[in-house]
Amino acid sequence: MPIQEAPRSYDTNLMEKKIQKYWNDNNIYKKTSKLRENKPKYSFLDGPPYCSGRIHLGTAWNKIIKDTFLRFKSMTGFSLRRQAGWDTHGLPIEHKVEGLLGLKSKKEIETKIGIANFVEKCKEFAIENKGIMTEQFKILGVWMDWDDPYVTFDTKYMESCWWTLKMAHEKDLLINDLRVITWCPRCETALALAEIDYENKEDPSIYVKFPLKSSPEKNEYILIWTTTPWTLPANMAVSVHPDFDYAYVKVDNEVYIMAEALVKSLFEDQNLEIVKVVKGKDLEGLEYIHPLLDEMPVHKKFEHKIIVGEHVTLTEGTGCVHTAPGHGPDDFEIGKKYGIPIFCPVDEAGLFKKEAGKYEGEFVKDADPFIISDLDAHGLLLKEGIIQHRYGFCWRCKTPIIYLATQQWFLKVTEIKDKMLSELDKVEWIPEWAGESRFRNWVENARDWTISRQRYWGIPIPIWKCENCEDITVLGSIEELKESAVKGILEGDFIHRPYVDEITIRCNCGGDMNRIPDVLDVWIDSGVAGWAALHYPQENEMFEDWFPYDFITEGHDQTRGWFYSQLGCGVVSLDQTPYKKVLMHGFTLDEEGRKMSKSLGNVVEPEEVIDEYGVDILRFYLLWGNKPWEDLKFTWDEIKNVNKMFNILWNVYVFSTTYMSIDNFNPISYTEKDIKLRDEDKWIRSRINSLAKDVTEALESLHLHKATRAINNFILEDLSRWYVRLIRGRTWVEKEDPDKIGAYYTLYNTLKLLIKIMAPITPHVTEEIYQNLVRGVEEDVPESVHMEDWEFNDSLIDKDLEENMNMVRDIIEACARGRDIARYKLRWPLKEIVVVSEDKNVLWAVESLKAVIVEQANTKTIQATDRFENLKIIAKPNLKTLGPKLRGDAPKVMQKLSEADGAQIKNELDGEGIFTVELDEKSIELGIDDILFETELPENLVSADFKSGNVFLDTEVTDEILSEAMSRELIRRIQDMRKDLDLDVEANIQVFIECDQGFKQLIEPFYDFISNEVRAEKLLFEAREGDYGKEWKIEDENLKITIKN
RNA sequence: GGGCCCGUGGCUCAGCUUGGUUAGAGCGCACGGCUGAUAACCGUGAGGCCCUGGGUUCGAAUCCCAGCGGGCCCA
Repeated sequence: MPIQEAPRSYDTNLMEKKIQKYWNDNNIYKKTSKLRENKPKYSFLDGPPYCSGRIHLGTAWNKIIKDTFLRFKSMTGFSLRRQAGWDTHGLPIEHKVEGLLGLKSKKEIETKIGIANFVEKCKEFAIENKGIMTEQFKILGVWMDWDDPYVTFDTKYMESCWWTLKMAHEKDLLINDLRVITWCPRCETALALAEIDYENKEDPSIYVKFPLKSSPEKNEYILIWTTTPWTLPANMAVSVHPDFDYAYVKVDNEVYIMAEALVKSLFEDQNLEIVKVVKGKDLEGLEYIHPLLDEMPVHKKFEHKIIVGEHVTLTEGTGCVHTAPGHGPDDFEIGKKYGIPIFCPVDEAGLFKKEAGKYEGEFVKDADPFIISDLDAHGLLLKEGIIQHRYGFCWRCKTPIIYLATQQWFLKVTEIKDKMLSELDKVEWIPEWAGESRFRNWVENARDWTISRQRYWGIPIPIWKCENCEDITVLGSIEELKESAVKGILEGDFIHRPYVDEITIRCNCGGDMNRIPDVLDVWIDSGVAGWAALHYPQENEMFEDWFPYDFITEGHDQTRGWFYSQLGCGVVSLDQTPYKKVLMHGFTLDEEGRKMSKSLGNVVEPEEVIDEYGVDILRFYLLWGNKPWEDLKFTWDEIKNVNKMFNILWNVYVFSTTYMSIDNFNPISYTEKDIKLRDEDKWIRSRINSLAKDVTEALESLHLHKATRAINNFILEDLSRWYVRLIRGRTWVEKEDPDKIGAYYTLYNTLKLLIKIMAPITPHVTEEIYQNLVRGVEEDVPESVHMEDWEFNDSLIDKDLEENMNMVRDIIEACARGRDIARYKLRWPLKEIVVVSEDKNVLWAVESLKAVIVEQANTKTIQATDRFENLKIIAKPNLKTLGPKLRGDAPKVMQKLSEADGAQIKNELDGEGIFTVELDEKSIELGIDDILFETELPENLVSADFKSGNVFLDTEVTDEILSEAMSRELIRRIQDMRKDLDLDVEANIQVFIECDQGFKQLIEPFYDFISNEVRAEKLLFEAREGDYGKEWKIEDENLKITIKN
């Protein structure tokens, strides 16, 4: 089927659906992969999105970056693995399912519905969301293996994860330890650092007096500051810095010990006396009385002392730090050092235990006011206020986290940190600072990783512990489990809770081993994706082929997330980083640069954009708005801008197909030898190849914005505004004309290359154009643009020609400015233009592209020169010198000078230094200083500047010019009427003109020209009734035109 | 308190790696033009302490230091 005329305007949604249907019906994705299966491998790993609901703009951006880059790699000749991944386990889904089932607490999961049902629901929920989100990604035109993704709840996947745990154990990196960790009291589980969000929060800010035991008058106190009154019941010591100065501050009748540096900020202008100053280390060992001794008798058992620690700072508070080893990591460390009991009177739900005495059963945060009022009652509350500060919240349920001393499993990251850092050096980061600064900093500060969670929907930790000897076994595969199981069912989804909990294995000592009840932190789930997706080590083949990965890309939040968990798990399992190159991309923000969030109501859904503008425009915009690694402010105005560009591209396509289809153009019937290419054809050919080269470099280096911006510039500036404008006249020729074919041929090849290099970015519209334009005429081409090879021809790039054309465009624009000044219409030919420049390159450019200027500037002739001779020189007397000299003769000399030829005067002065003015009675000699010269453009001349010179336009209207101008005016009006009638481009007409004799004579010489331009079979100077007629005024001429088709 | 990023017309962004004419686009605004790809398009104009202050240099939007503001991550 030959090239068809494209529809005038296109419905993006309809077209995109049609294209996706074409891909599906014809298995284009599979064929594309198959086509390149024997090419070198380029391996990619999809960061698994979490299946919690719907995708948002950021997720869309993420997948679009991946899709664009992978389509590009595919076209450049690589075999790819594009498996999609899904992250399915963990608290976010548990939390949503709790909501769906109306469960209020963790306890209700076990008592009301049971673990089995709960886990089943979580799985269903994950599967359902996976389906919804898959469809959304498909709409974006993202090509991945949607039918065969890796899913973190798959048995084989989990098995690989177990293996990683086993490796950790073999390397002695797994430990069970009592530590203070971040804890969500609502979810009743440990949280990793990556699971904490920080937000502003209001808390009490209190200064508390701890009475010193030794103080005989009971009026000496150590002063502490805290924002968590609920941790005071667990207070076991006060820390001071050994080297800081501490003051005994006397206020009224009491003495407070605190850091001297902070006295002023606390007491401000209050009357006080510094009794003495000592070093912190001098305070060590001082005993004090716990302030809540009455409420918590348990404290009578403990000693409370001042201890010293380097972690104390002077940024806020009193420099005396309330230390509760059960509620703070630093406190815990120092407590262990001093052998202080790790006292933690709070249970897993955040409720005070029995030891907390009066506060038993109270939720920690709710106890704050009681504790404060009790302190006040004892006279131990010095000051009370409210503070705004950043505080950690559970990433899912937004409950403020607490620190709690519990027994947990840890991965000893601190022991493999050095290896992680050295592996990190092998990774290529885009941008460089993402890895070399940001990520490195995160890894350097890494602590041991709390990997156990006291939850249900997750990968069960494969640790079995002996009831007798407390020995542990870590199982690395299902095979091992089956071999060693002595009790329990090994069918169905037995690898999940609660079934796996029933399985007992035999210990070497003969005892029964039971699984520990915890599940894994979900960050481990995705951290092992590198090999778990390939089912390594159970299967080896894919692993050999694809591991490690050439490329991954995710948002900058993954610094602490997936980039980290993969590196950690990789070093644990395989002693290496699983990825070689990382693009860290940004977040999508709203127009004001704020995070999109439901509470702010500023969320833009991908669907909103797609419904209005289509997928390709969204894709192009997301890769165009800014550098990929910066946050993207989503702006509708910019989307409109992109839309405009595509509209223009489409217009160029419509223009091309309109004429090509009329003439039944087929590029394969010609070779370059048959065709006459003009300079502008060679120019656009050079430009499109230059563009292809630039886009190649930009995509290869993942500077995606450079690719889109270069494309944008090409389409608007080079293709639409310039090339199409230059070839318009040629396409209007009716006969078989080598010059016209040259334009078609060039346009065809330009568009063909353009859609190829745009295909990875906007896969739909390029496919649409390809199917009509390219497949319409070339039989041996692949059935999809995405199966085309990526190529361009460096030898067709002619930088000199490009540069010359740039200069010529400058000159033509200057001509337009000049016409503007002279109010001389573009339709009227100029008698002559003169380009003046001292730059030889400009003169050469004019010379070599003369034809382009003559046509575009609409001039009869053109000259290029380094000096413009045609200026009128005017000589004026310099009255400053002549006035005193000539007195009464001055007006006469003025008169003479104004009548004389300025150029001649200048010649004489330049030659002889003197010019003589002959008056009636005498002659007067004038010197160089006596005459001032000005230049003036002769009548009919206007000038305009361009970058490296001037143009002079001669606007004199000769008879010939007027004749042509009038003809063009007439043509323009007839064309206008053709359009009124909505005639086909190729339709022939008859034209009848009523005008006076003078006008008729003017346009008669252009009779054929006019007929040709308006496709008139007949052009008659007579009246006509009954057809479409319209009266016009051209300059001072009134006439009537009638058209019959 | 620490790490990283960002700061350029009203808005969105180039330029900064490698210092060098008068700092560029697009959108928006005002005016003019064009008319067979025209619900388009083109031109002209107004609009910039290139965040601030120091330093290096003959010369700084660009390099260095300090600060301010915003974002992200951490403590």
